[in-house]
Amino acid sequence: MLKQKEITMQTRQNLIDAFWSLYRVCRIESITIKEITQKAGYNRGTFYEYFTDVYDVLHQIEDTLIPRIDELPPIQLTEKQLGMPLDLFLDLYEKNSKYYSILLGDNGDPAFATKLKNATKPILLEAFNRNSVYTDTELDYILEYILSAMIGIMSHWFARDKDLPVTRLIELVHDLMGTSLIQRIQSTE
Amino acid sequence: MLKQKEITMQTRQNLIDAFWSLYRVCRIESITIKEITQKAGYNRGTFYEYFTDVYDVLHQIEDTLIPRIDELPPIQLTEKQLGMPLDLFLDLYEKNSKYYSILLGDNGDPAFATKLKNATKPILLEAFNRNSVYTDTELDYILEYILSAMIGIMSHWFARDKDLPVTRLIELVHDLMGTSLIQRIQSTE
DNA sequence: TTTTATCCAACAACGTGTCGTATGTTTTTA
DNA sequence: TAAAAACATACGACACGTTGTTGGATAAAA
Repeated sequence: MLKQKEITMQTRQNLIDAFWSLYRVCRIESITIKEITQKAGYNRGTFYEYFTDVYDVLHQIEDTLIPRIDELPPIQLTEKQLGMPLDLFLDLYEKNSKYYSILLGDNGDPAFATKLKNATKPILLEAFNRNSVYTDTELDYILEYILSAMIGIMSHWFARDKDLPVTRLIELVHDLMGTSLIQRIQSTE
Repeated sequence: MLKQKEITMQTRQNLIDAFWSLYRVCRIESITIKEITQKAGYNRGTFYEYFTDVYDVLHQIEDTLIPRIDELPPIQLTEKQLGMPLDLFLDLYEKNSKYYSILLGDNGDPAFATKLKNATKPILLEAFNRNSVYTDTELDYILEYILSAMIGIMSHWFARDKDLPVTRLIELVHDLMGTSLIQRIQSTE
């Protein structure tokens, strides 16, 4: 039997769950280790066997939520399927909405949005034509713009309990991105 | 003489300055009141005459940084001058860059971005044609998209020490917003 | 002088991180 | 297969630092 491993995993998860049940309603700064361990039913000292401090729990959770490059679907930027970055985020968000909607919300962690952007930038760059009319620096700004917008509108959508059909949301983003930009990014000059 | 008032103001400002000198390099959770008052040269108890806790300092600072509606310039959305929201943010950012670049950065406060968006939304709505093809809800999503994007690209620009001429940044945003959207927002159906 | 307000020192309560130990599990040995 | 050794997990107790409050000292304003 590998009971030990299971217990360890279970304890860790219990602590994480207890933390999250607090984090989703409190600012992180007001969360004490005592609260977490009490909620999970452990001694306060046990916490330190698994995490260094409260922020360590958050960061460990975040790390599991950043998609690895190879996990993400390959992407093609065509005029027809240009809601692309949105599809990507819709999937990601839907899959982890429990965490994303908090982490990207008002009491969330601004660093998480940055991590997310940096993780998805390479994927999108792949879809861009290397010989576009933009320099690398400029492309980076363009990505920053698009990703910020995408995260912003998605967070808004979740925060408002999806008071818009997905199809309409996609149409809106389609309108917002415009076709001219895609053409410019693709253009081989 | 109103020496008293001056002293009060000065003490308050000293505490705020001391706080900020710490906040710009530390996460807020690691800032202690002891540090603040030591840096400012006061007793720890004095802090509580002015603020309730560390977060109160931050929020009081933030409140002075949110533009009042009447402070913002009136706005007109024309095809030629459509970098508009960017101009607005360029001004705001430039004027308070010392604070904005931190508050909107990785160690900043995500709630501040929301405050900022909500404060500027009415201004932009004013510029939109009421009879556009979009419903109120949809317009709100559009604004959320645009403002998130604008804040994102501006923060990026400042974080990277403006490694792009302003003129080029404006051109990029111009490309990104596209003219078709503006037309749709303006269209009287 | 009286009143008002700023600033300070001291206090109790609380949270933090660490260390030694007990308990239960896995592995080794007889 | 059973006892013993080695290991890991969870706990209680400790010293330390931070918090927020209260009562008093000092200086300005009335």
